[in-house]
Amino acid sequence: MSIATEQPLAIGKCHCGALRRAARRMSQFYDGKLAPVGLRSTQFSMLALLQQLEEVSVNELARHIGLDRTTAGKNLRPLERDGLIAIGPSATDGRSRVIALTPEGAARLLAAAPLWREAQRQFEASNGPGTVATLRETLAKLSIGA
Amino acid sequence: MSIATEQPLAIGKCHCGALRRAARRMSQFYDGKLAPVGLRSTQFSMLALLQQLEEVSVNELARHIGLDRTTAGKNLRPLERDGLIAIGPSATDGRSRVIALTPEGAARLLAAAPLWREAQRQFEASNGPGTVATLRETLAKLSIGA
DNA sequence: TTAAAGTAAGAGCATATTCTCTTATATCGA
DNA sequence: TCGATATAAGAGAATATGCTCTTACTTTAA
Repeated sequence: MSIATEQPLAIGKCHCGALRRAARRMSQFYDGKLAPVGLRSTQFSMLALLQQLEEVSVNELARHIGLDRTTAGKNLRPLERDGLIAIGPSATDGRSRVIALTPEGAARLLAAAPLWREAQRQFEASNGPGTVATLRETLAKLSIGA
Repeated sequence: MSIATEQPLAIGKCHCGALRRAARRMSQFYDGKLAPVGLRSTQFSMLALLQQLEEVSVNELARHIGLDRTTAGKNLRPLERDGLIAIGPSATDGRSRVIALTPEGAARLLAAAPLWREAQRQFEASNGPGTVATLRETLAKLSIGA
């Protein structure tokens, strides 16, 4: 009668696990490519975003990058410590703090750009345009915890 | 003449960033579902794997789950502290340590199973079988840093 | 204008992730 | 058997991630 046996937990079918696994491998690949300039993929993302947005608050940055607000704040710390970004008060809102790329940050980003492009190129070459396009489209349209 | 301007860094096109972002959202969704039983998605994965493999070394577990060896070792710590797994010496190899589910761990896993199934079900319902199948197939065949 | 509601962000806590260096044990060839 | 090589795993350091709680300011409604 034991219902307790249940169906075996097909953990290999876990969509979360599959996505996390892929993200880990991808991070290792990109981190390896960026290592010569001393940036992690997360840091590169933030610097690149700052280049585009010029000046943003922590909350805005977090939203753009799909990151928790507090995580974004913490991730900025090493970049500020290393002088790649500057964090100052907002002129219009006393609660907000404004993040901007420093010249050193812009230079670092410039140095990192070809390494990132090479990672992109290599990933695309390894998987073909079709697979890459499918990946991006599928990820983009995912509805998670609607 | 300034080549220095370069092409703008289309950070939105970063495959690594896209995958990480999706993985973060997915983790938050699954973690939320599992929260009532006090497990994170990573912990659930490891317990479920231990249920299937019965007894494994840290290295084996890491390989199975696609995780760095040292990460796996550290992730096991909270589970051992909470009595969900037992770590003992290997009978055949003095270097190796053997990980196994405790009765408490098995019970916790049993409690978590329906929550995980609900997360899977909801994700599948939100995205449709086609998209989910495409996602899994695409992730499975990805060649990263060949 | 003042009290209430809303928003920006830091602090503290805990887990997750990977790197390098180190130690202990196995194994294999000379 | 012993020395070289290989393997299992912990220690330490650093970043990444997200929670709750708290503080500081803003905005809004009475």
